[in-house]
Amino acid sequence: MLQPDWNAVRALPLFRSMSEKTFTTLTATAVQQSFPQHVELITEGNTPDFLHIAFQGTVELFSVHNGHQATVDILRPMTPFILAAVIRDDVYLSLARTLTTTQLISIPAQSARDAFDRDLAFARAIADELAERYCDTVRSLKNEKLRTGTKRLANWILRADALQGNRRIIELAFGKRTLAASLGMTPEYLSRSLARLTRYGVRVHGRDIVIEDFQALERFANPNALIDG
Amino acid sequence: MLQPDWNAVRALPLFRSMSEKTFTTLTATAVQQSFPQHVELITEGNTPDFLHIAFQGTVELFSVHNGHQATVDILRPMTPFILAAVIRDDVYLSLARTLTTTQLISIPAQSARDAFDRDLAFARAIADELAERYCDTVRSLKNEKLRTGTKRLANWILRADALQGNRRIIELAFGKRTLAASLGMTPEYLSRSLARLTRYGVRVHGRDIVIEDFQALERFANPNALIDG
DNA sequence: CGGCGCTTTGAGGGAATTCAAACTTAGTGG
DNA sequence: CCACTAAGTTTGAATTCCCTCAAAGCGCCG
Repeated sequence: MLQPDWNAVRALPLFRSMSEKTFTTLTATAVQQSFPQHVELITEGNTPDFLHIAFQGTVELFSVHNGHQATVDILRPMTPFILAAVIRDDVYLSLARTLTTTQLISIPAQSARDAFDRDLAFARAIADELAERYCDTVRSLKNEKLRTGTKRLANWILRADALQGNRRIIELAFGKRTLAASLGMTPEYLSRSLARLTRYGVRVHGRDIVIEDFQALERFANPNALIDG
Repeated sequence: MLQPDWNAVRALPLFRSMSEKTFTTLTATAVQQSFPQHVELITEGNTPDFLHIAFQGTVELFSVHNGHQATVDILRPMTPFILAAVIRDDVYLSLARTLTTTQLISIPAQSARDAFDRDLAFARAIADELAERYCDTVRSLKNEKLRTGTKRLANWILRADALQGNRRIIELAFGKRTLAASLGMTPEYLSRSLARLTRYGVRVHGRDIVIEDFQALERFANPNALIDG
């Protein structure tokens, strides 16, 4: 069983600058749990009992309405989530589910709020984190409103490549079905969009996406620092 | 010349709970300015010098990419804006422009950050405000992804009616052009969407929108507490 | 009255979805 | 190791959603 790596947690932006005392108090009541793939972690419309941090695995935030689904965010490891609901002590706006096996650290919501009120450094870290999540969501909104599906895909590929070290080969960490949802399109349309990007040197082999002509793809994608970060 | 109503500012959620001392310090350096219609207040990509609060008038946050525009938010009076950029001391992600004549209170960004670090009550208020803006943006994202344009319009009408006191008559505070942008559609499509809502008892007379059959409209709109707040 | 901007209407097209069917992949049990 | 199944992915055809461009109608102000 993997133990939570408290040193790694301590190094997170959210926990880095707080006092040792606050950190000890905060983590004393924290619990750690492991979840398999495709498990629902939290449900829409509930009030949060815990602040969660996935320190291993990938978590998807999504929402359901009228028989349709929309991905709100996909969280890489070490991102705290539902922070806003914890701070406001208000209902979640999304469901969260694991995309992979996931190790979660959960801090009682009340502990987090108490720590906020006692430790200014923590308060600032929370505000920073919230501001960042806000900015990310504004970016998503702009991405959604200002680009077509195929352009969103092209920019996603560029970003994924950069995150994986500019090797011009991207290995998908999850299925195309999930990728499609996170790009706001149907799996069928993702397939067609990928086919269309062939024109700009994008090849697909199973779970690998290869960029054969970076320049052409970038010209088509037309990335924007104020959308793609 | 209208003087800023410091009592009203003091009553805002953001300023309500801070100490008298912090409030005095914060507002000592604040400036007040008046702007006419359709003026650009801030530009994308710059770093904020001030935290702005519109205490009279309406401000639109929007963004431009590739010859297209997208409205990010329309702010009612007394909403502080660009708070996230001020806290992070990072670039704006959007442009802001006045939709009407607007009175602005502007607090130097560094003052705001200093106050944050000295006054825990203010820090908490900032975090609350940020969490709320984050939630609002998530709602927008869901609204955009999960509904068609005509459904967004139907829900917008229901909400506008509730805000104006359930009188079943809505008076537009701005032109249809702006409404279309804020709903993420072209003016032409808004016009067609309004025509389509005739089927559910919606009549348009110039700048007035009349709901003749609330039930039918609500049935079509299918509002959702986790999207529409 | 004339002009200007905003809104509506019309025609056509591109973007994205649905539904259905073929195909591929991965996992399971023999 | 192979066959079988179930799931994920691709392809095709039809449809809906929404946009563009162009022209006409409306409202407001000089």
